[in-house]
Amino acid sequence: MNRTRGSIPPRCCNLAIGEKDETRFIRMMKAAGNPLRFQILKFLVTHPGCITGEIVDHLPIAQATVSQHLKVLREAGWIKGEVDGPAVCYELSTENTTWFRTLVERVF
Amino acid sequence: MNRTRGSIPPRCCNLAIGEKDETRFIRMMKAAGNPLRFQILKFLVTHPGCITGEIVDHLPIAQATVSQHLKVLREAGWIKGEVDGPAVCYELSTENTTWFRTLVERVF
DNA sequence: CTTTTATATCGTAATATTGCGATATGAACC
DNA sequence: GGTTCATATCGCAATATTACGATATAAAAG
Repeated sequence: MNRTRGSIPPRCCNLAIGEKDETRFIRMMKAAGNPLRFQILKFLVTHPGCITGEIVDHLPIAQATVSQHLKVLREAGWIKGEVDGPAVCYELSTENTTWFRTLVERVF
Repeated sequence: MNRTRGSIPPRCCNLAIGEKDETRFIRMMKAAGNPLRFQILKFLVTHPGCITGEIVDHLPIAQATVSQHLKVLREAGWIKGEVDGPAVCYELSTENTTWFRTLVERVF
């Protein structure tokens, strides 16, 4: 091959992604890129509508830690929680997971 | 709604994902979930075959740091580097990005 | 064989994340 | 009102990540 340094190969394609979309995308990746948070996502895929306590029972970590991870997933847009009396029912955000899937397909 | 605690809703579906695949998937997510590493991925999408130095020139961080990030991306499977004399040409691993895309579609 | 060029690795400081117990909040029930 | 239940937040320790300069490695050129 032996290309000379300084001659960056020309763009093979255009990857139009806005700054906001990019930030949002990276945040979702980062949030999902943690083993325990991924367990939570998996659990919610198969058990939509579960409350925090049920997720806590399903995982080997303390309630406070689960709550923290749920917050990260919420803020990243992966999940949404609906208050139900003293409890909170969680489920994946269809809208955002779809958006994520679409962006993965567009970028890679 | 007011479901009683202890009655976890039944599985709505089966999410068959092996332990190895899951680990690999999480690792790719984590690797891509960093702003600078995502810049590198983006750069390689549009400029396949670039050498490390060209990536360094394109980013506001030191060579040592870029090298470290490239290692993370390599170990996660996102990219592969081909030695070309004293330099290394990097490009996305089509095989692994495809695998990643497929898994995103299967899980979410 | 020495020098140059390109990259990787080492050691380390600064920062961020993770996990926990303790505590606060807030709804439902008595 | 007070009590219970479910969750969130606070404060902090342990750990991990990030970034860098300095140095090592290794190929090519002289």
